[in-house]
Order: sequence, then structure tokens, then C-alpha cells
Amino acid sequence: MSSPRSAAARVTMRDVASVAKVSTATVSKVLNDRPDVGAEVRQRVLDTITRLGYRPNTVARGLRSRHTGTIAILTDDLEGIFTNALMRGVEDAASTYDVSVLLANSYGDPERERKHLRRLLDRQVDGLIIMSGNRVRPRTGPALPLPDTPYVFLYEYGVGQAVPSILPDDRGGAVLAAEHLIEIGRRRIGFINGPASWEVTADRLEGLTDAMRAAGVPLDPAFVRHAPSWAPEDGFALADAMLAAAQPPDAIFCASDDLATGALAAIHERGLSIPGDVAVVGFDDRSLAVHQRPPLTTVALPLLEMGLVAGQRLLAAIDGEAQQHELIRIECQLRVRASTVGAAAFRRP
Amino acid sequence: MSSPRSAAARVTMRDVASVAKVSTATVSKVLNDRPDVGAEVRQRVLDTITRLGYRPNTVARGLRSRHTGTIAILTDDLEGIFTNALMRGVEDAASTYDVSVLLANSYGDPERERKHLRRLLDRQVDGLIIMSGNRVRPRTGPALPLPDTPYVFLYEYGVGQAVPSILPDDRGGAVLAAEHLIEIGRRRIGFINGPASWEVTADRLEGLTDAMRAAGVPLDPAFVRHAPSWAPEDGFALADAMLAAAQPPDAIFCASDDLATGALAAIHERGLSIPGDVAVVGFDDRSLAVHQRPPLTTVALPLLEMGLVAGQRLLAAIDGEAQQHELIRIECQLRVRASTVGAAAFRRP
DNA sequence: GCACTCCACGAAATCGATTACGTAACTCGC
DNA sequence: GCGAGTTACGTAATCGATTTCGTGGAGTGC
Repeated sequence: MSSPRSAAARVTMRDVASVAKVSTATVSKVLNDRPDVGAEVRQRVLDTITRLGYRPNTVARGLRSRHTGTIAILTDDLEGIFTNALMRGVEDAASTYDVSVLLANSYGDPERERKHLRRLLDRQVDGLIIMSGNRVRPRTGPALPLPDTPYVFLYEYGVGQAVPSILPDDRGGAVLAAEHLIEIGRRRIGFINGPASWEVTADRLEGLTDAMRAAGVPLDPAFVRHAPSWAPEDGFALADAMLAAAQPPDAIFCASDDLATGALAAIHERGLSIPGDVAVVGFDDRSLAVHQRPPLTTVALPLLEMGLVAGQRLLAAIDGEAQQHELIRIECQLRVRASTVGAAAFRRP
Repeated sequence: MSSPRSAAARVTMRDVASVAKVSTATVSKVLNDRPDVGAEVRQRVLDTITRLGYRPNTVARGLRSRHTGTIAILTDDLEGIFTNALMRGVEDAASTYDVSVLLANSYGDPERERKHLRRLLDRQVDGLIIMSGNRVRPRTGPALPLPDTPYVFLYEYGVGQAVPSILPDDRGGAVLAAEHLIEIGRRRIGFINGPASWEVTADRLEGLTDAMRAAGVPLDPAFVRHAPSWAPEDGFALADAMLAAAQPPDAIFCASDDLATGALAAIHERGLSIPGDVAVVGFDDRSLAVHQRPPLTTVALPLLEMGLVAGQRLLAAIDGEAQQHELIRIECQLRVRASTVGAAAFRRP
């Protein structure tokens, strides 16, 4: 009494071979587009394959051919605010090439990280994406004994220029923001940067400084501040302090959308209009940006593209192309919304 | 001229066997804790394993033993707002048992979904977690030809009671919110529900209704509304409308945190105090909740636990335990914050 | 017509483990 | 002391593909 479905053993290459009256070698050649198969036989094999519904077993294939068609994402924070978008990019790139993606979460714990790495290598992954994606604590790169397997760092600051690595163009993003504010006529620009312990804050400050110097607009040091954290509360506090000045800023650039939402609240609370009295620009383009009141102009991190590029670079390296051991920066984009342009519609009643 | 590192072939079981002067069968038995190995030989094998740094090849093992120690998450939205937390739960459960997690993103497209599923089955995954995690469009369950492989639905509404499935206790969550509001003395409670097309909104409405009936507090039908979407803008609009009533509500319960942030803004804009004039409760406990002004009391979705339970159920099924074909609801928790209790500190100046 | 090259295909080894089964040595009971 | 039962280990088949190499026959050149 065997149910027909569950008893239905998988169709194997041997089955195809015997039905098509050829050897398994020939079936394999057809499957892998090898040249030394006659047209007639090839067609017969293909017909048999579809008729029997044969699907090659990836595990067996992997054992023999040494590559499994699998890459892994090893991250320190699966719930990081940027993790999803980065992962989606990687997954997109991978699934385009019929490659599967394994997921491993280390919580930033080196011990877990090593354990996962071992497990992944035992699994014969063809490549690794080592990714951060959080804004909780800075990383200076994982403490991994790096394997022979190809790998790419994604959104990992502090791993240097000499390893394959993908980062956003933080400096360029800040330039975009500054140029935009200058273009709409702002001259007293405040900058609420992230915590100084984050490497990224230096690049963003540099971009802002450079752009303003280029435009001949002075940057008041009193209006350039590092927040103690990336949280809205700190954005609120620092913006509030700046607005209390005798000559308050007419624009505030924040190094994160979270900081910017705090700044928006501080401006509202003082009864000032946005962007009439103070324009605000954020950084990241998280989903909350568009739902602010007013919707927040912000510098969009190219997370999806970063993930895509990381995936493509890794797959290229797996395919045998010489891996370029260098840092690649992906351009940010400015998303202009009502917090910098348009009627001062969001003044409080 | 072979570089010592790259030429270093992997240590295989055969190597261990020959060094330890036993057969590969014996090594395998030691590795799998089989009883028929003598203490002395077992020790010798173990020593050799550590000395050579041998690690079993998962692919080879998978080919022979039919299970690969891999499960897959098949999701319709890798960037869904709940995806991360659910995934983390699953990954946690899996990695505890040394099981790896594959990731597949279908974008809700049935064609991609089928393609991914085929690929995963070719890969011999031991089990599947079929997961939604978005709040963009409702799903009524994937249109999949379900495999013999064990599976669990996670956060998939509309798949019915008769398949293994994990959902939050939406009704219970709404009860918690209602009881809390009643307990702090609110009597005119408004409810901004999500779009009626979402199955979940019925459960949450039911919870609210039941709790208020139980407490003998009337529910004004004019204050029970379905928002056209889950976005803050709709929360703003509906809250604003309720507040315009002759007798406005003294509390607003929103079926999502996003709706609640809109409601907070509407209340602020009318110059009312929170929670003094109007208390607000959200649903979800997304990270933005805690950063609201005031921090938002909300019903926390047990996402992490849902993921864990899903993973554990799946692993149990893989281990051969009879799979329970039933829906499991995980309890929500109320997170009390300043939008319902504490001084009316957040009144606008 | 003969030697040689291609072409198309198959036989068999192989990847690295697991596992059914066989067997030598040892124990035990009577 | 001898047959039965246990114990501890090895032999070899096996999982499902890929890949090397061998071979028969057709085609080519002289």
C-alpha cells in the first residue's frame, strides 16, 4: 500500500538514459551543452527529460564538480536597518544566475562568525558576501581567518582599500546635499553628523566641507556637530540647540534620516516653517523619510545597487575572472522632497 | 611550483582513515556516534581528526544520506517590514541545530515562486518556510504545488487552519490594547483599522469589540474606521476627522504603528496633549514606535518568536515527528510607553 | 585500398561520504 | 570443548551526477 505520490522516487539521470537508450554520460553532455553529441540523440534526450520531468540533483552535481551554485551572506546583524535592501540586491544578482543564497547571522560575535564560516565552507559554498548592515555599533571588519573561497565585503567599513569591498559614496552624497541646499539659496547650513566613532562620518563631513568651500559659502563650526548616537532624540537635541542661536541656521543637513526626523520635530516645536524658515536634508532614504511631515529630502543610499554589484563581483570571481582587490564606491542619489522645496505648507497652525 | 596553501587539498575521510589505520566506515561511525566502535579506536580516530583538521564534507554527506541540513525561506518580499525579524527567528532556530538557511525571494510573482521552489527542491532542502512579511499587498497564500518536503507557513494569512502555519494572536493583541486603555480610564475609544481587504483587520476589530463589550464600555461606530492603506498619512487623516467631532475620542487605537504616527501628528497639530487629551496605542512595535514623541505604547508582534517557533516546528517535522497540520497563534505583548501613561509632557508649547 | 583523423557515443572511475552486510575474534553456557 | 551469540571492525555497494578515456565507424587524402 504505497501512495503513488510519496512512493514516486525521484527521476534520475539513469532513468533518462535508459529510456532514451543512451548512457548517462551522454545525458550529462546534453545537459551541459557539450559539443560532442549528435543532433538527433540530443533531441531524443531532451524530449525524454521533459517527458519524465527529470531535474538534475544539485547535490550530486556539486559533489563531483566542486561547485555548488551557492553563495552565502554572512552578516553581523540580520535585523540591521540596511540589511534587507542589501540582501535583496545580492539575492537578485544570484538568482539571475541560478545561484542560491545561504544566510548566516553572527550577531557580531566572532565566535559565531567563525562557526558559521566553517559550516559554510563545509557546505562548499562557492563564495561569500561578508556584510554589515547595522547602525548599532561600528565594525572594523570581521576577525575572520579568510578562506581561499572568493569573497566580497559589503557595507563593511574599516576593511581597507586592498580587499574586494563595496561601499556607498558617502562623500559624494554629502556633496549632493550641500549643493542642493546652496542652490536653493541657503547660506547658514548646519550639519548634524553621526557619532565620531563611525568612520563614515568623516567622509560625509568632508563632502559637505568641500562642496561649501567650492561654492564659497562659509561653514560655521558652531553648526557642525557630532551626535552621540544616530537616534532621532539626538537629532532633536542638536537641532534645538542650533535653533536657539542668535542667528539660527536656515538649513540643517543630517547624516541620517533618523537624526533628521528629530530635527524636523525640533523645528516644528519652535513654530518654524519647513522649508520656509529651515530646510532639512537627511541621509539614507529609509522608508520613514517619505512619510515625514513634510516628506524629507534625503540622500539615498544605493543599497540595492550595492548588493547587486557585490553579488555580480562575487559571481564573476567565482567564474574565474581575476578578482579585483579594491574598494568600489557606489554613487548616492538625492531625493528632493518637500522639506527643502515647495510651498512652506507645513508651517504649524 | 605549487603554492602550499592553494595546493593543500581538503582533508578527506580517507586521509583520516589511513592515518588512523582504520577504514572509512569506522571513521564515519565515530563521527555519527554509532555504538559499534571500541573506545580505543574511537579515541584514535578523534585524535587524528583534530590533528589533521578534518571536516566532513556536507555535500557528500547529503548525497548519500538524503538530508542536507538545509532549510529554505521562501518569501514574497525580502524587504517587507517584518521580514528581518521573522527571518532572524528562523535563522536562530536553524543555526542552533547546525542547519543552514537558504533564502529565496519571489517578489510575490507566482512564476518566480515556482522557479525558486524547483531550485530549492533540486537542492534537496530538508524543509521550507513559506513566509510573507510585507504590508504592501495582502496575500491569500502562495499558489504553489506543495511538495512532499515538510513546510511551515509563516505570517501567511489566508492559508487556512489545516496546514502548519504560524500567525500572531491578532485578536488577543487588540484585547490587550483595549484593556489597557480602559484601565487607564478612557471611555471614548477610536479605532483606526487597516484596509478591510486585509484579513488581519477583522481579528483586531474583533478583539477590540470583545474587550470593550466585556468591560461594558460602548464603542461608537463613528469612531471605527478602516484606513485605505497602512500609511501614516491615512492615520493622520482619520485621526484628524475623529478629533473634529463634537465629542472627540479620548484615546485612539491604531492597527499599525505607521497609522499611529500619523495619528500622533494629527493630535499634535490640533494642539492637544498626549496622553492627557488623547492616548494613542499602536500595533506592531516597529523600531520607530519608541522614537515617537511621545514614545508610542503599542502591541508588539512576536515576530522573533514566530520565526523561532516556525523553525522549530519545521525541524521537528524533518526529524520525523508527525507534523501537526494546524495554525498556531503566538501571543502579542503590550509595550506601555508615554503615549498612554505618564505626565502629559508632550503637549505642544 | 590503406592509414589517418574526426565524430559520436559509452564504459568506468570519481567526488566523499553512509550503510548493509560479512567476518574474525572473543565470550558464554553447558 | 563446542556451537551460539556478541562485539568490533572492514569490504564494498551506494547516492547521482561529471569527466576521462577508449572505441567503432564514417570520412578524408593519396
